[in-house]
Amino acid sequence: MPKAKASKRPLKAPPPITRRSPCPVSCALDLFGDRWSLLVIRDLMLGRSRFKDFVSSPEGIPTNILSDRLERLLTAGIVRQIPASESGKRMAYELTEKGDALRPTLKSLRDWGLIWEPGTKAVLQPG
Amino acid sequence: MPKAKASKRPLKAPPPITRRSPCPVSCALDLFGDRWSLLVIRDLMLGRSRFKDFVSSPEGIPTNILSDRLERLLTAGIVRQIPASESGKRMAYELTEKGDALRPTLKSLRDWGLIWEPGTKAVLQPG
DNA sequence: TGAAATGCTTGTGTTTTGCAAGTAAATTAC
DNA sequence: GTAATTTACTTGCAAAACACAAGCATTTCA
Repeated sequence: MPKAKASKRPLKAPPPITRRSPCPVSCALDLFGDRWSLLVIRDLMLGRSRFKDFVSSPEGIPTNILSDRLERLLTAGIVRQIPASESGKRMAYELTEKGDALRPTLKSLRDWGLIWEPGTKAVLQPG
Repeated sequence: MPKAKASKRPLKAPPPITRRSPCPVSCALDLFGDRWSLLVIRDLMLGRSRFKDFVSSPEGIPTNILSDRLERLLTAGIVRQIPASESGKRMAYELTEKGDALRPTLKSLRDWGLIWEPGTKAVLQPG
């Protein structure tokens, strides 16, 4: 049986989000507690907005992981899609208010790394 | 030496830590960017110090994962071992200065969760 | 119109995770 | 002192997540 192709492109099933406990830290980590999500959020805070921008970050996120993380962050309401340009149909990503509210967290992580991990260099907004 | 155990059982090979980039956020996530490490750090900040304490947290960390995370955090200098009591030989865990410096990060995560994730309830130091 | 860039998905291993079970030393109870 | 219990782990295994390379359908550009 040759694979029955979907009409256009099949959408990936949305990954279910389960809470391990009502702890706010735990719930936050249920949403972005992995090696990549906060780096995408970092990039968004740096003003990057396109798929290729995230891919070209120095850490080198695999594209399938990036797709998955963007989808999760969209579902979590941390990120939203906007038209990349007035004319085109391409989409870009930006932080929602909820996502932007993670700025103190990212800042504290950056500060911690700069102090305690020798050899690190900030790219994040130096303010 | 992170694991100064009586030489009975074979020691697990220490997991190598590789940096994906010199970004301080990225380096921080290389150390504790996963679903469990920051919950152990949260517990330590709450004054918990024993293996069983971490296990009995509501999220229910598997014991093999806990062992691995404690070892990583020891290697990273975020956690250290201390005698659990004057007399006994059992060991407990506590945050180093480096680990305690993550308090603002945990606090910002807690605050974010409390605001943006309905139904969460803080257990972390409410000050 | 053709070529390149973009934004993904798919396939294939490898690694990590989660769960249950087992083990051994330390502590406590008798 | 010995037995029972607790503590602190490790081991084994199936399932999930990850990393890497490749492929493909749309845009966008020349």
